[in-house]
Amino acid sequence: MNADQHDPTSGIPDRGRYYATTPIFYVNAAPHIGHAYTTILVDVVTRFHRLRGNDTFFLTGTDEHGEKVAKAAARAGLTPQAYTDQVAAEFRTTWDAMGIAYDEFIRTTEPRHQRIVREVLQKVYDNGDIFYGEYSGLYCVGAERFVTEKEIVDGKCPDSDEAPEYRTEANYFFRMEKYRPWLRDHIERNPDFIRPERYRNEVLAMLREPIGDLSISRPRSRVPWGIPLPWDEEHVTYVWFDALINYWSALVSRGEEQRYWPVVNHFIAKDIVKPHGVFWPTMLKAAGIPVYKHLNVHGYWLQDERKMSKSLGNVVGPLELQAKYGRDAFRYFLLRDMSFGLDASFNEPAIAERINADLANDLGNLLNRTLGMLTKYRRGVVPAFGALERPDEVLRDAFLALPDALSAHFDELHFERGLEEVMQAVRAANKYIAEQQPWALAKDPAQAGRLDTVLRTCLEALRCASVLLECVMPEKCRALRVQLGLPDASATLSDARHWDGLPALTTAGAGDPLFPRIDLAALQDELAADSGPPLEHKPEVDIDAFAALELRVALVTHVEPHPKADKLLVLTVQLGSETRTIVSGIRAHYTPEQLVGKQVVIIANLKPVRLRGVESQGMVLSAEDPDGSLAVVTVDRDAVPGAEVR
RNA sequence: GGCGAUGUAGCUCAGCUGGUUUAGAGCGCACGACUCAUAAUCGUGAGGUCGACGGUUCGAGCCCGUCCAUCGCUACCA
Repeated sequence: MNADQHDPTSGIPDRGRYYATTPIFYVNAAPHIGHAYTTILVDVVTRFHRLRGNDTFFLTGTDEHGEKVAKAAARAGLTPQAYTDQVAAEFRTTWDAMGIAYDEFIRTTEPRHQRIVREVLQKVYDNGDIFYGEYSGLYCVGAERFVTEKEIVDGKCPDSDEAPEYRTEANYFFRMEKYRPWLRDHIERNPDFIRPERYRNEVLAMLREPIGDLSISRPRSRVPWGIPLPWDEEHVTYVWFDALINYWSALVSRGEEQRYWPVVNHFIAKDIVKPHGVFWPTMLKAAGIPVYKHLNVHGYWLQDERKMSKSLGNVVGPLELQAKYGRDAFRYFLLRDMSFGLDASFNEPAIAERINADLANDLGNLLNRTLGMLTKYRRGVVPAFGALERPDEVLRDAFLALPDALSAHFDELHFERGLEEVMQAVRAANKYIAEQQPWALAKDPAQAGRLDTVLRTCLEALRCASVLLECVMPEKCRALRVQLGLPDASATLSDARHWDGLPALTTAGAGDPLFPRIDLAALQDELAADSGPPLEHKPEVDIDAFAALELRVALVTHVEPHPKADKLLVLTVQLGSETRTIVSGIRAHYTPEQLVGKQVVIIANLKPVRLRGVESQGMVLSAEDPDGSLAVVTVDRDAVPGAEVR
C-alpha cells in the first residue's frame, strides 16, 4: 500500500498509524443493532485508514468474567469456560457473517489477558494506589448484592420480601479520587480527548464532584469466576479492571504496544461513557501507561413506530436487516443516517428510502446508464479522452477534491457529511449526463470525439466513487469496478486522486443492478401484514387457581395523583359497603377525571402493600397494548359495586 | 421527584466559537424537461413565528432566565 501523500490531516499525530477498538461485548445474547453499529463503524473507520495506506489495527472481543456469566453458565448446565467458549464463538461467527475485518478478537478469559491484567494490577498496587478496605452495608441475600438505603422499602429488599442483613465485606479499592484533578486537567488541555464535545462536557461534569475510590475486587468465595489478584488470591478483579485492560493487553501480548498504543481510538456507545471517560484514564495513569488518544462516543439507534419490545419479540436484529437489505446497503444506511454522537431513529421504510434514493437511483443507476451507453455507442470499449471542455473539468475537479474532503470529515467523525459529499458528486455526474446529452452526440458522427470524452468522464467518476465508498461498501464497490472492467481487487485512496484509472480500449459492461430498487409499497404492505410473533402462554391452571382470586367490580369515586411518585395514581373505590384505596401505575394513561365514575375490575384479595408511602388495597386490572399503553377493564353494563367477577 | 438531553420546512435532520444578505440539505410532494438508464435522471416550486415567553447585545436559531413538550437513565408502576 502506498502512503497517502495528500492526507489533509498531516497535522495530527495519528498520521500513518491507527488503532481502533470496539468495547468487548458482554456475552449473553446475539448482538443487537447497537453492538452491530459500533462494530460496523469501527470496521468502516479502519478500512478507511487502510485505504489511506495507514498501518491499521482493529480490535474487538468479548467480556467473559463475572457473576452473571457464571450464573448463566450454570443455568445452561455448562462450566463457565464451556459456556463462554460457546458464546464467544457465536460473536465471532456473527462478525464474520457481517464481514467485519477485525485483526484481533480478544477474550478476557485468555491466559495472555489474565497475565497482563495481573501485571497491571501489581504495578498499581506497588505504587500504593490500591488499598484494602472494609465495606459495610445492607446486603440482600436473594439478590446477592449490597443495596443502598434508598432501595429499602418498608425495611424490605427490592424485588423480594426478605429483610436485608447488615454485612461487612472486605474489598480492594483503587485510589481513583486521587487522580481526579489530573484527569480534569488532562481533559481541559486536550479538547478532543473525548468527543464529540457533549460527552467531554459530561465527563467534566462528573469530575466536578468527588468520584470516590473504585471497588475493584470481590471475594473469590462469592464470585469464583474471575481473575485472582496477584497479591491476594482470595480476591478476584471486579468488572472494569478486568475488562478495560483488554485494549492494552491485546497489544502487549502481541508485542505491539509501541506500534499502536500511541494512536488508540476507542469507540463506544454513550451508555459506557463513565467507565471509559473516568475509570479507564485514571487506571492507565496509575499504571504508568500513557492514556488513550481519543474516546469517540456515539448515540443510540431508536426504533420508532412499532416500538421495539423484547416481550413482543419484534426486535429486528442486525443480521436480519442485513439479509433483507443487503450487507453493504445496510452499512451505508447506518453511517449515512446517524450524526455521530447523537441518537438516531430508524424504521425499515427509512432504510429502504435511503437505499433507493442514494444507492439505487443515484449511484446504481449512474453505473447502469453509463454502461448502457458505452455498450450501445461504443460496444463496451472504454474510450480515450478527447480534449476536455469546461463541464468535464468541473466534474473531474469535484471528484478529485473528494479524497481530502472525505478524510477530513471522517477524521472529525462526521461520516454522514463525508458520504453526503460523495453523493453530491454522484448527483453532479447525473446532471452532467443530462446536460451533455450523449444520446444526441451519438447521432452525429462529427461528435464522436466529444462522445468519447463524455463517456470516459462518467466512467472515471464511477471509478472514483467506488474507491471513495469502498470502506463503507467493500463488496459493492469491488463489484462496481468489475463492471467497469477493472480487476476484482481492493483499492487505495490514491486511486481516487487521478482521472485516468481505466485502461483505454478494455471492455466494460453492465452486470446485474448493483443496488436493486426496493418496492416501497410492497414493503409497507409486508410490514402492515406482520402481525407479530405468536403469543407466549403461561402453564395451564385448573379452576381452583382462578377461584383463589377474588375479582370484584368497584366504582371509582375519587382519584388523585400520588404525592411522591410520577407514575402513580391513588384511587378511592367503592365496592358494596367497603371503601378502599388502590394505588395504580396508570397515570401516564388516564387523568383523574377520566377515571372517576368508572366501574373497574379489581383484585380484592391481594395482599396490601405500601407504595411510596401509600397503602394499596388491591389492584386494578387493565389491558396492556404492545406499545405499552394501558386500558382499564370495565364492565359492559353497570353492575352493583362489589359484584364478584367470575 | 433526581440526573442527562432534545425541541429548525410533511418526514429525517445540518447549522462550528452570535453578524454573507430574503434560515439550509436530503427525502416526500406538485409541475415541467428529457429518454442513455433500476418508472430511474435533470429543472422549477411549494414560503418553516428556527417549542413559548422574557432578557443580554448595535445584531441571536446559535448567549442567559423562566415555562411547555418529548426522550433516556433513575425512583416507582400490586
